[in-house]
Amino acid sequence: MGKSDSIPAPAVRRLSLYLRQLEAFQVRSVRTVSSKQLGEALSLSDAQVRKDLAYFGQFGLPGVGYRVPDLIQRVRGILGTDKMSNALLVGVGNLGRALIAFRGFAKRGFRIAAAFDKDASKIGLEISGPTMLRVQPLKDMATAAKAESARLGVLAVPAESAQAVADQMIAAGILGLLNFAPVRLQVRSHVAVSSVDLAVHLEQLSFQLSDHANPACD
Amino acid sequence: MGKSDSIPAPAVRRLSLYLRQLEAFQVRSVRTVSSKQLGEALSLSDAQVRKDLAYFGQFGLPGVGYRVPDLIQRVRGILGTDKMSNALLVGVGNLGRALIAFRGFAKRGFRIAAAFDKDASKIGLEISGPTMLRVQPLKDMATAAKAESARLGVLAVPAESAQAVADQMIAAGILGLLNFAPVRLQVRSHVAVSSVDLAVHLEQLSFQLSDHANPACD
DNA sequence: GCTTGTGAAGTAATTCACAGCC
DNA sequence: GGCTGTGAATTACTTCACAAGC
Repeated sequence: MGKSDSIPAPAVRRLSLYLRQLEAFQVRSVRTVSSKQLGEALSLSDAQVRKDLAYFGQFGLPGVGYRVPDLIQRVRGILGTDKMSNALLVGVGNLGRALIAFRGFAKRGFRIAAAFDKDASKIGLEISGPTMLRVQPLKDMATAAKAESARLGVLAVPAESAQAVADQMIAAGILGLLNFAPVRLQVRSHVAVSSVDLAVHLEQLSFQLSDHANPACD
Repeated sequence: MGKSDSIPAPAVRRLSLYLRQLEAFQVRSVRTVSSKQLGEALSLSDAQVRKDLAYFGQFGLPGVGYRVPDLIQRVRGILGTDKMSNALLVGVGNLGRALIAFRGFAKRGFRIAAAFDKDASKIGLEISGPTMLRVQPLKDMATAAKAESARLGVLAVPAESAQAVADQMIAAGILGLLNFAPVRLQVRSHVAVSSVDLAVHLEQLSFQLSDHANPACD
């Protein structure tokens, strides 16, 4: 059971997709699923699915496949989403409010536990979502992080202040940052960062639509 | 000039990052940059930067580096963002409204040209952003796509309706989809899809915080 | 019969290292 | 001196193919 031999990042990314697909199978009362079925639903090869899952342990039954409820539980355990995780959110603009209101986090094991903003005029504002939040000043982050045992942070602030706010969140004890600002955050190696850059996504699409890609398909 | 020999996807992804960093250099009035400088700002190796750029052409001057304004223009041309692209948006919930209000698209060459919703009670609503938009019914998409020459679509609808709405957008002539719903969209091969799944990002962070990753760092 | 888990083979991406140029 | 562009070497990832198990 000592196999922490650095799992490929793409395999970890796909693990989330497997979990989602498994949950979809469970809703349809599917009891067991083969790597082939799981792969087809996600446009991946069966071998890919098996190899990915094997990085994390032996979950399948030869001749049968994977038991859906069991595998869901195992994958949640691996991702650390079997227990609810609390996150702090900074930046109560349009995006921040949309994230607070987003219902999808709860069923995946995440909860926005507190909201912060730099702008004094926003302090005290109440934002409704799965739970009602009152906007707090940045200086209260450390206290809130401790009170809520929050290890995750969501950065929904403009690019200019992103690095400074990230530093403050890390100082408050945050260990993983979901960053929506279009900058590369500089953080010490024990802090994890995942960035969502909307403009980059659109640029990728724009490129694929241009002639340079697509020399010849199907 | 015949080198459309299928460029690696990671190289295309990074091209967007280079562009952003180049723009940051330009703001600081930097005239030329080396692959080393560009790489350091993005935590990439100099060789990576050179090889990526070389997939698209020869932009650099040996002994000097890359001329910032020139390279910006070239990269925008490659990404197809030198001209403004119009996009249709479907789903005027919290996220959809946040996207409409988002100022960051315009300076990267994108514009949300029209907004749609399935919900009859939202039709006619005015949403303010860079430009004011009036929410339209889905059936008007084809007309709007033609009127605005929109090739891109933004899907900010619940998972349940994502596939159906995607089909309608494609029927309306949309060729590239930015999808925020947590489902894998099934589309014909001439349509490009880029998905943003917020829960997946948080799960990645959660995993990195758990013991399984991080067996030993610096 | 069918399916997993896995070493081996094959493919893709990154890094190295250096010739050629400023 | 410094820097690019690029083949060669390396590393990472994916697919193949099959022994072992149900």
